[in-house]
Amino acid sequence: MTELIDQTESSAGARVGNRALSVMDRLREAILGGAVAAGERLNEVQLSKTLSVSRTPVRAALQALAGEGLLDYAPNRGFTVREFPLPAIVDAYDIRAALEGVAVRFAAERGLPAKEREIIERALAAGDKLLERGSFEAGDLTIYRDINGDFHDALLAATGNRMLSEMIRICHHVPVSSTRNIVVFEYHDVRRRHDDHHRIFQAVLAREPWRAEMLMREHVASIKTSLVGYLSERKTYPSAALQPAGDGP
Amino acid sequence: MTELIDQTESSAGARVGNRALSVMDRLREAILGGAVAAGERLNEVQLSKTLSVSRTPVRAALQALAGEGLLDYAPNRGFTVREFPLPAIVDAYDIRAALEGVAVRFAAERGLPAKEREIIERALAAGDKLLERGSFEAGDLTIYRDINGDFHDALLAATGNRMLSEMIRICHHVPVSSTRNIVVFEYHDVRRRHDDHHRIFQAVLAREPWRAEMLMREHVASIKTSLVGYLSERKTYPSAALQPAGDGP
DNA sequence: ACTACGCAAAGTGTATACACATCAATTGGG
DNA sequence: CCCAATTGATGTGTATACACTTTGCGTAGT
Repeated sequence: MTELIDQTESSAGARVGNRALSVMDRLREAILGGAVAAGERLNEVQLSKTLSVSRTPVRAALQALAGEGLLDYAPNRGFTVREFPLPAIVDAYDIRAALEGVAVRFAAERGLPAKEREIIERALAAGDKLLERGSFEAGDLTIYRDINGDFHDALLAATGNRMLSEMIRICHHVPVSSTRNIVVFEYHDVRRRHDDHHRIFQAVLAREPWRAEMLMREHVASIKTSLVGYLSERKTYPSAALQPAGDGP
Repeated sequence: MTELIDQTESSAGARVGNRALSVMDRLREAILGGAVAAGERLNEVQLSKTLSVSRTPVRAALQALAGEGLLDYAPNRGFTVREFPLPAIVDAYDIRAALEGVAVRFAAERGLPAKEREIIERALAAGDKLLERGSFEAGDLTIYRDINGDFHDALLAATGNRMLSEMIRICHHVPVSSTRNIVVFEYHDVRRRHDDHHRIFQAVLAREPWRAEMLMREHVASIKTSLVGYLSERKTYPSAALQPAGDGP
C-alpha cells in the first residue's frame, strides 16, 4: 500500500500481482545490470529477506522472469540466471533482424496508424537535428539512444501483433543487448543508421512491404556486424565491458 | 510421490515444480483442446477443487502458461485464456516462417549433428515410402503428420539456440496451429511439401545457408497460403472446424 | 424511474507453516 | 585408506489462513 509502482503495462506477457510486480522489476534490473552472475542460483528465502516480502511474491516474480527467458528452472532446484554465451547473444541479433523485418513488413502492408506515424516522424526529425551538426558531443549518444528506441518501439506497436512484439521485446532484453544502446560511437555509423531509419520509414509509407523488410533486416544485421567487429578487436569478454555500450539503433 | 509425471523436459522455458507441472499439462491440454473458451476467466479456487490440489500449484501453472503466451494476466483480476483472432493465427505463420528460416540458416552454417541428420534422413525416407504409392489411404495423413513433426523438430534441435527454439515452439502452440497437423489433404500438396523438405535438407547439407532459409520461408509461407485459401472457401470460423485439420508440414 | 452510494460476496494477493527432495558431510564398514 | 550409507542441514513444493481488491446487487435519495 505504501509502495509506488508503475504498473503501466497491463496484460502483456507474464506479469504478476501487485507486490510481485515490483519484485520482478527489481530482480530484472539486478539481472540485466549484472548484479547477479550468470548461472547463479537464486535463493528464495534469501531474496524474500532482502526484499522484505514473503516467498510467495518472490516465487511469482521468478516464474514470470523465467517466462521472459531470463531465468532457468529445474524442479526441486529452483531458479538460476540463464547463461547467455557470446554466440547466443550474437544469434539474438539474427533472430531480432528476422522478427523486426516481419514487423515492418506488416506495418507496410497494414499501414501506419496516425499516432505511431507522428512518433516516428518526431523521432526522425529529432535525429536529423542532432546529426546536422556533423559531429557528436558529450551527451548526444544518450539522446540518440532514446530517439532510436522511440523509432523501433513505434514501429513495433504499429504491427498490432502481440506475439510478435513480445518476441522482439525478448530479443531486446537479452543481457547486454538492449536496443536502446549503441555499439558504435562513430558519428558516421550513427548517421548511416539514421539514414536506414528514414529509408525504412519511407518504405512503410510507400506501402512496399518486402523492401521495408529487407531494409530492416539489413539494418539490424549491420548492427550485429558492428558488434562482432567490436568484440574481435578487444578480445575481452563483454559481460561487463559492453554494459554501457551495448547494441544499436 | 504416487503420481507418475513425465518430466522429460528439464529446464526449457518456464516449467514449474512437481505437482504444478501436471496441472500445467492438463490446463494446456484443456486450452488447446478448446475445453475452455477464449477470453474466459480462469477461477483459481474452482480449478484447485477440480484438480484436487491447492491454489498454489494452480497459480504456478497459470503463471507458467502465461509465460508461454497462452494466458493473459491482469493484476487483481487473474488469468484469462488469450484470444487468438484469425488474423493473429495467420500472422503466426509469417512469424514462424521467419524464425524457422533463421533456424535452418543456422543449421546450414553450423552443420548438422550426426544425430539430427539421422533423424531427418529417416523421416525423409519414411515420407518417400509413404508417398511412392501415388495416393493416400486412410491413416496415411496421420502417419505423415508425425514424419513432418520429426523433420521440423530435428532441424530445430540442430540450431542449438534455445531462444530460437522456444519461440518457434510458441508459434507451433498457437491454438489450432500445431505443426503436426496438415491443412491440405490433397496428395499432390503433401508431395510438394515433402519435396520442399528434401530440398531444404540438401541445402543444409550443402552448407548453403541463404538458400536453406529462403526455401524454408517459402515452405512455411505456402502452408499459410493453403490455410487462407481453405478458410476463404468455407467462411466458417475455424475455432472448431480446423481442430482436426490444422496446419501443415 | 434513475442515479449514486454502500455493503456484501466472490476472488485474488500475501504470509506462514509444514512436507518433501536434494546435497554434503560425517561416520561406519570393508 | 577408501568407498558407501545415513543423517543432518539447506531449500524447494504445497497447503492453508487471512488481507485486500474488485464487482455486483440492493437500497436510499433525488
